Amino acid sequence: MKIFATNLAKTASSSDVIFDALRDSIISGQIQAGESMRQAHIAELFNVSRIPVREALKRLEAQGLVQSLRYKGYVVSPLSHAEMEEIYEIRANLEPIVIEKSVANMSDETLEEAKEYCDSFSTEAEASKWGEWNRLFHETLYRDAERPYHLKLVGEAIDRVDSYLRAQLVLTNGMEIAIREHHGILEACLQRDGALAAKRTREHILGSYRVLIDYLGNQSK
Amino acid sequence: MKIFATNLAKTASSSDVIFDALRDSIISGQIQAGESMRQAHIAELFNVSRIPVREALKRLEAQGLVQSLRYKGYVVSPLSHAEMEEIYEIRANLEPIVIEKSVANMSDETLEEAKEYCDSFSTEAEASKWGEWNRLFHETLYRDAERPYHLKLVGEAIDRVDSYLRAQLVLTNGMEIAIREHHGILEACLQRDGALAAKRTREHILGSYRVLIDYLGNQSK
DNA sequence: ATAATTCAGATTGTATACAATATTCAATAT
DNA sequence: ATATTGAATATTGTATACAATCTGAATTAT
Repeated sequence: MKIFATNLAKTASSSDVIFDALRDSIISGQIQAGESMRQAHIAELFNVSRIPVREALKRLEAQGLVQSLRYKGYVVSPLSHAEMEEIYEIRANLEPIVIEKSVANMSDETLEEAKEYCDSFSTEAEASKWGEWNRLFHETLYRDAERPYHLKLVGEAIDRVDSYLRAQLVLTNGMEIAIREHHGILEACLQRDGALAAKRTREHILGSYRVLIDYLGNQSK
Repeated sequence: MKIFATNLAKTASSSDVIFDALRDSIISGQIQAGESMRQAHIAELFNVSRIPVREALKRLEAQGLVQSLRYKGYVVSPLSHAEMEEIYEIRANLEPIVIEKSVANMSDETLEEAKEYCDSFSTEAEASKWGEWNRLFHETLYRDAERPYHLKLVGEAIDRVDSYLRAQLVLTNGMEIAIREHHGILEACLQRDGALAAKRTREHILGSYRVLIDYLGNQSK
């Protein structure tokens, strides 16, 4: 018997809720790398048994955000400099392709929404929210690309780095540069110049990586 | 309390065994897209309860190989032409980077092993094994790159396409071309010419995509 | 004092059980 | 004949229970 997926909509199960909540806690930096999480402890927090907790953790593990240490609980995966470099390299190679494709189909609504996030990022006072605005800005610009697989990969890669970045509030550095670059990317999109948007996106990603490396270098002194 | 991951080795649980077995069945084409799999049915096959089965399925779902249709079982995710195109685009962009880095560190043992897989691919009579040799050949050449994150992404992308390709035995087409290109890539590696290996890898991937599209085009006539 | 040993408690992986909900198919109405 | 309803069945998601095994600290031996 053959069945093809049609109605993906489904009421969220506990397992899904826990997955989302844990993921948010990790990428927002509330749970830090190396912190040990017991299944029973998480189950208590959500007032459920360990069964849905385990399923959520398996999914987080498949995504690489978390790893299991048998009899020692789950931990948020530590992020090595090497892995961070890989992730920025991947982003620098994939995101320009996505934005170029997106610009070709970009609606006016998308542009407006992106502008709002860009402004929010520029004017937001509370540092803890910068990561969110930053992400919304970029995600919005990629929306019209019709490249779901690219976006899944890039999204998970960003999750991975965000889990570390936000915990450390690294974003504080290079804010002025990031704001300027965001405006540059947005401007290219408004002019419907996909190639330029792609070029600036690539430079933006490589630039943020350099800022990050610089910060980590100073940090260790 | 902080705990950092050290001993990742652990005895495989039922859940792990089931995950591996299902993944193999899917990427080898034994379970085809759209085929419905009941939790209880899988549990019977492995002589276990549904609990470890569910965990394995959640992991496969996170990887995109499978999707849940509530009350209708899990199905192997159908692969659209659009998604296939995305995957080949990603591979064409990432794998050249990996092989170039790999060639820079490539050991003689790696080269020898790759040559064996290359020969096996060329001389194998049984079509069902070509996919396996092909994959081992490429994976071996990427081994010395020290790019685990790249390899994880590329590996999962290949899983996704293999699940479809092998089921259809599409590999039959363009074999002579693939063999010639494999030799070309291997030769570039033997000459320690990373840039050339990268270029040929990219062409090889784009070429296989063209063969595939061509095949699918003829198929639908 | 230090090293080895032991044992209680903690933690995990999975089987079983059960309520909630969807599906299916026969019976009925149109 | 086709559409609608309803009850029996099937399927899922999760709670509970339990055996296996690890950890950690007290205890013993050196």
